[in-house]
Amino acid sequence: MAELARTPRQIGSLVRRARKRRGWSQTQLGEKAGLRQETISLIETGNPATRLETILAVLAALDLEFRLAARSKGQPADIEALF
Amino acid sequence: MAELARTPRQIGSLVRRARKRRGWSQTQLGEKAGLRQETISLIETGNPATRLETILAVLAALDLEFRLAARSKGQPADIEALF
DNA sequence: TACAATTATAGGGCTTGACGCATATTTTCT
DNA sequence: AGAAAATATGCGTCAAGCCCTATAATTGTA
Repeated sequence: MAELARTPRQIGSLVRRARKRRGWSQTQLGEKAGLRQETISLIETGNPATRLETILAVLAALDLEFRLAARSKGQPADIEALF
Repeated sequence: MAELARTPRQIGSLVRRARKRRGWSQTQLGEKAGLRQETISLIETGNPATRLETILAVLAALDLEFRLAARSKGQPADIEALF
């Protein structure tokens, strides 16, 4: 129900999966998040220097959110449900 | 067990709580994360333009991690355990 | 209250994000 | 294959991060 997001690349690929699952193009997601298609592209490819506010805007547009938790060695949580 | 982190300010205050719970100064956290004390200060006060890689480094130093999940209207999860 | 530690600010410097605009490349579909 | 859509790149511009060095302001404590 929650997916591990430790690196920019992990976050990027999760964003891409979530976007595709919704059937949106990068341009469409960009419009919803107030960003350009190029910016979405960079995020999805794992740009490590993306601004915090920028990814938060993308997550909001996807109706997703970050949760802060202790690092777990256990199961990475399920993927199916959301992406 | 997981704390909601939707805005830079929420993230900043959670970082601060986690750091203090560990009894570390900003300088100490900075050393562990490979960052300067000033940078930690900015993050904790909610700087929205912090780089993604930077907050991820801070979380790792605190042995925390982000998890990506669907936005929940429900309970914000418990605070006690980690911070 | 005075001292020590911690945290917040400031300026110069290099790097880079995101914008705007254009285009190349890749993928998708008929 | 060919056309259309989607995605990745490139360039100039402005704003800002984080570094480094200092220093002010705040907090905690003897």
